[in-house]
Amino acid sequence: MIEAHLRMLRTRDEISPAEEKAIRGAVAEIREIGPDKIVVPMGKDLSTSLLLIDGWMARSKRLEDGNRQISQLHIAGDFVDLHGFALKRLDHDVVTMSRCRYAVVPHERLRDITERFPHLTRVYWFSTTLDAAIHREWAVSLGSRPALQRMAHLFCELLVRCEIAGTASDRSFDFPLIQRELGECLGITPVHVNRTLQEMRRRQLIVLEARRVRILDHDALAGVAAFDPAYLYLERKSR
Amino acid sequence: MIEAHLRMLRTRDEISPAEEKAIRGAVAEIREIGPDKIVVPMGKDLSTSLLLIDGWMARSKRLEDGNRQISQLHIAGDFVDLHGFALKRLDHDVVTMSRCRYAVVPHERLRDITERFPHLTRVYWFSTTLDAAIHREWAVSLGSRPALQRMAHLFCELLVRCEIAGTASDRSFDFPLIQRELGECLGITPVHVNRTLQEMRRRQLIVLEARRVRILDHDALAGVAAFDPAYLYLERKSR
DNA sequence: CGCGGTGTTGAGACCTGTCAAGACGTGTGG
DNA sequence: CCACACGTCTTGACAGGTCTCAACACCGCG
Repeated sequence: MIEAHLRMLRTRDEISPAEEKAIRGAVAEIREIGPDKIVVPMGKDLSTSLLLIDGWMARSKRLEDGNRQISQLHIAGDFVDLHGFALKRLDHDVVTMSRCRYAVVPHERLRDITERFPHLTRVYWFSTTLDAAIHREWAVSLGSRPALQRMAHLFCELLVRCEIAGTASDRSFDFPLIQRELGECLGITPVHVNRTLQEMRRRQLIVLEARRVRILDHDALAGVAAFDPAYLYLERKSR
Repeated sequence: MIEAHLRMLRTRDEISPAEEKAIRGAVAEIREIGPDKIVVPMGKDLSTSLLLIDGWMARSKRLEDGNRQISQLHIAGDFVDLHGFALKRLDHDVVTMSRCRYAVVPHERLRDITERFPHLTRVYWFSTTLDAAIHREWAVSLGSRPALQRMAHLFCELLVRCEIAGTASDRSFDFPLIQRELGECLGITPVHVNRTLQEMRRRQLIVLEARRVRILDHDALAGVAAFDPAYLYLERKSR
């Protein structure tokens, strides 16, 4: 159930059996929800955090003109609004990009963890700072990289994360976003997403079809992206 | 010395006298450094975190082509690399934008706080998630707002933060960045920064001169920026 | 007094956006 | 089973915001 989550954490630190048990015990409930729903609306008072088990979610901000900017994509194993535990409300929506299954973790149980498991607390603190590191890299993309490189960089990141979660196979993973939504991540219009995807295919870098990404030439893709996974903190270290 | 820091925290939560004492006791040393220095280089193993007392710093990422993207600006009162306590190394440089004074806080003392002051620990956890919230808003700017609005939004944010820190007076604050560096925050070239600043002045929104920002028409500026300070979490709440 | 960094201006190029139309696919209702 | 509607994808022409390059002004400082 939360195997992907444990794998994500154990990539960065050791999680003891007692800690694993505490995590499993923190889950109050499993829920399912369809695509294009708001799971956590911006501004709402929070008393739970959600652990994504299956499917894709996103953090999105709605703008005055009706456009959205997606500031983070979430895959299986991500604690999509763990920062809500500290913030008490969110500055963005959490929305589904596909049908999803997720675990509900009440904040009391998280608070309990912070009182009884100081190391696990630091691991979860780390996890929210890892989110911030990904935000920074996205800011670099949005501010300084042209569309093709931006997209290449995103797919490099997602491949690494999907491999950790165990949802990638053979440099390929499900990707339920439509082109408009991909554009909302990259800060470009749907029309330009389409052209950029064609350029990707023309260069034999990736193919996106049937809601699935296939990476054709990973070295070339990483080259175009100038991808350095350092910001994903893939090393196992005592936090 | 760390009054700005306490003010920043107390805007968001109550800090007891005992906690204040713990914070003050965590400071090992005060240091001073000139402008344009790397205070914390990317990738370095960390054993301290730095509390900015005076001056401006930034989180910056250097790109292949020699350009930089600044992902966050720091003012007096900011714990510039508190996330380094969880991450153990940074995915970006912390650089000075002016002469700075800062306090050095060893990680052992932070760890000590996490063991003896659970509430203060949550306050500091909150503080790193607030950083992330600011990152998200910058991502929105970089991805979805045109240059003028982007710049207006940045100055709205900085005014709020400087007022909290106590370094703003009468809608005006010191701003040591040169135009190139401002462009590195906004993801635009120095030439375009210059033109955007002229447009700002033409519209009587702000004036930037002698390394100081004066906001001429705050309502109009906030209007252009579509500025909503919700993402700065200005409400005092038990974290 | 000269030099380097910063700020300013203009002309032209380029990347991305806008608008509009049509193709395609899928689900629905008649 | 067909007709239709709707969302998504694709394509083309054109517009516009921002970049690049280059030159010059300005200024503090050695």
